Amino acid sequence: MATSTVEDYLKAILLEEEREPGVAVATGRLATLLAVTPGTVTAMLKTLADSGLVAYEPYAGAQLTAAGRQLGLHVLRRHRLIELFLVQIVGLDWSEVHDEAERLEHAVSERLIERMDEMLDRPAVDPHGDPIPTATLKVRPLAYASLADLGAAEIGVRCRVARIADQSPEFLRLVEKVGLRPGKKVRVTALDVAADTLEIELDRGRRASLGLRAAGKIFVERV
Amino acid sequence: MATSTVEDYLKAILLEEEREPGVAVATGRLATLLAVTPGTVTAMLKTLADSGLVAYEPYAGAQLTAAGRQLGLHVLRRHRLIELFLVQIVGLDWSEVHDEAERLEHAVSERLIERMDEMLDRPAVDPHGDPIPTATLKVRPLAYASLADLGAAEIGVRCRVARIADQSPEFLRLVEKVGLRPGKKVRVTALDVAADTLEIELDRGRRASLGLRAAGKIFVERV
DNA sequence: CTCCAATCTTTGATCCATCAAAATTATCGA
DNA sequence: TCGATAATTTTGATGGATCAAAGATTGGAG
Repeated sequence: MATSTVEDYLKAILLEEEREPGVAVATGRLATLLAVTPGTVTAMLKTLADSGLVAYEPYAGAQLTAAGRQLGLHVLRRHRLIELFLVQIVGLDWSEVHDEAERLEHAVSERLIERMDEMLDRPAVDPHGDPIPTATLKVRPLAYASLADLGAAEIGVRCRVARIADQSPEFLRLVEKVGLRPGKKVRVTALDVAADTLEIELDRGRRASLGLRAAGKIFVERV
Repeated sequence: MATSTVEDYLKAILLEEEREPGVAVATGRLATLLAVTPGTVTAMLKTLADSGLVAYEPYAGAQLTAAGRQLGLHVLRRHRLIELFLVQIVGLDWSEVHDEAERLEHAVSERLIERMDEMLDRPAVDPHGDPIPTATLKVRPLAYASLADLGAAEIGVRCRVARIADQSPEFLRLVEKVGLRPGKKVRVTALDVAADTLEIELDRGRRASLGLRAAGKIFVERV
């Protein structure tokens, strides 16, 4: 059995590889994500490499092996199912379930996860719109455009928020404040490249402005 | 924050003190319960004593301090609420939730526990009939007679199974086989002191015989 | 091409939880 | 009361995860 620390490393590498496919994940990046010192990461990457879970090249970073990816997907599946369970069944708010899932993902049995999956009717995405790997660890790819993409191409199109690709409390607080939680209707009304901002309009004519960087983390689908 | 190991020790001591009030819990007993060597327990009891959680007297065993008892009750509350949640809300079987709760009790937040408590309508007992400490860590005492007590005093009285005071898989399997899960109707029909057994009758005239030791772990209330 | 700054690895140490085996203490039976 | 036996504690060691700080490597900027 992998320790809960090993699971955390694998999940972090998996998520980074997803953000930038094909590129090895840097030691320092992992250190930041996992809130440990770089030396700790180096040590851990070596033991992960010895266990055949990552390919590790000194000074070049790490990439998951097939086995490591399997394990990482397993953890990710648990994490996202738990998040959805906490929102749908327990009634917690979508913005507060991340930390809870972060701990529970290491403690739930396969049996309980299967039961949650069943109760939730084999869901495809979690409360943030991130895809939930299936029981066989397949990931159904999502193809949403971000608000930033939309600003560049299709001003004025009516959309629905499908995915928030940043789980940090600060970002979620912003999203909440602006009113952009998943499911909400939204329209990009203007793009100001010089100012690096985007104007959006939501329900009931409510308007807001968003930096392009933030807009790039909000994914939508046409309605 | 107490580590999950510390929580396990405190819970084990609490349960032992409950079984035999006033008596210090022996090192070896804890070693058995926690599946570690006696030397490990000695070391841990010292650090618990240093943290002011137990009173530890070499060769005499340990007793919880007020602080240790508080912490232990906290863990016990989490454990039992989780067990009930898994049975009532998630639909797992009462005989399989113990191990799951054993892991989850160290991972759930106060917020989630409060929410479970609310969903379950501030329950008084878990699926085994054990009392759930309240949010302020008060324990409502239960006063049920065991089947063994009943055999000695009141042959033939109709009762309802209220509590199974042994969570080990083997015992739960026996209880399931005989049909004595909490809530079932039961009547003691005979006591054979020489043979150390008890005859019982359940639903639809079904009969079974039980050792006195086992009968002592089944608690009932009159109907 | 060289050297500096940033990044990464190494080294030596700590803490927690654990074990095996040796040493100590208690206790019970004769 | 005296050992023998059972229970407990001590000792020395290990594995996992971590840190701080020293040393090595790399990739530009000039």
